Amino acid sequence: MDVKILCLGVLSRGEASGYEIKKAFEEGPFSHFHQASFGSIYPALNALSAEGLVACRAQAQEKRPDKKIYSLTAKGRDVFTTALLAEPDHDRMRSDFLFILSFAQFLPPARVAALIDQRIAWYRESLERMEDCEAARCSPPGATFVRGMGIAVYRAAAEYLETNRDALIADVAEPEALVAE
Amino acid sequence: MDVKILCLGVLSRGEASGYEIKKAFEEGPFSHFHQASFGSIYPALNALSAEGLVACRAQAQEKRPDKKIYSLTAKGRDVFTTALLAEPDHDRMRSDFLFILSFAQFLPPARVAALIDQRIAWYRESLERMEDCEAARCSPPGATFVRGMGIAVYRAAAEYLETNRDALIADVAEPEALVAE
DNA sequence: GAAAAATATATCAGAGCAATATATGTATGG
DNA sequence: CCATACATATATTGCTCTGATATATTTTTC
Repeated sequence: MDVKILCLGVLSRGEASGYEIKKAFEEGPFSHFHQASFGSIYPALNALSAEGLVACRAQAQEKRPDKKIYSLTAKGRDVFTTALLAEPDHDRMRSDFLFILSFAQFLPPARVAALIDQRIAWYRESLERMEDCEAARCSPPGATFVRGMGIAVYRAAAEYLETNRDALIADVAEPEALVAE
Repeated sequence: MDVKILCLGVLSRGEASGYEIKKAFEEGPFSHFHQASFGSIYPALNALSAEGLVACRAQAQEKRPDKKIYSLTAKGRDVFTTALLAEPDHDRMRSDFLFILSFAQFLPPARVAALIDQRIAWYRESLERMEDCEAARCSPPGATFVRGMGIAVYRAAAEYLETNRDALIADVAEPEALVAE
């Protein structure tokens, strides 16, 4: 599932510029399970345009660079729905936070506390954003389902951190307690 | 946090070959939040060797290619603990499964069911592997904490899928029900 | 007894990210 | 009241990393 297919997916929800596609992955409905950078989106849109999978209409803007608004063609919609039937690649998670935390014994306890507190705050902010999302009301069933799963998982993560925070900090502060016994 | 630091992290838990480092990310203690391929691990180990951060000892093996066993040097341990103090990059999740499922309205209901069932099975298998992990008993506090978080999150994900599976399939099968009302 | 999977290292093409460049508008704050 | 930061908008480039492939042998599975 490359960036071209991801772009087709965003465009299947309505026309958008490259900048807006980026935002869909940064703050929008895909933010908690996918992302794409400008360095991959703009080339992808050019390629899709050349292949006739998207149409491009330039919107002249006063006092701003021209906006290139892309929309799916019939052929593009076809390619997208076919791509959806393929076997999904395995999920990939990359968390420097968890990697660092798994070596908590090498960190000052105060640092461990700060890391966890920052992360709890981040989860709580994300949850707020995801929960009172206006657009969610009229979303298709799949999007609603996936959003609900994001909320369930983030909530479990935040609760775990809140519940086990103090025990980890205590363990790190007194590393001998267990061994000495 | 590049692959070189990841390798130092694995080696801080004990000496290992490139092949064994790969396994640590595939099935081992890091599998649920990080990964690295051979194409990045082997060059990283060469670079670390050249920089004097790891030592390499070749173990001749009967009937197998020679195993190159790497271990941390004092300098390597130093670089690693310093790297741990840096601000972690934001987490990155990449799930084709959720992306595809967010467009469930374009899929046959049977396909949606199959996707979800496969995923539930995968979560349950992973949970089993993570829960009865022998090595976990004598792991450092950070590793135990992170493992517990993985279990909590996977469990929440599996439960969400089990709870909401049928409702999604019903919604996809009867797409007009809501609009017609 | 054949096929598949595991052990083990290594390389390379291509994909994609982070940083940077360019140009301008709006908000923040001292 | 001006400077700094942030938002809109597209584009490119260097560098990192993945996925596929190559090579060679053993062990397991069917």
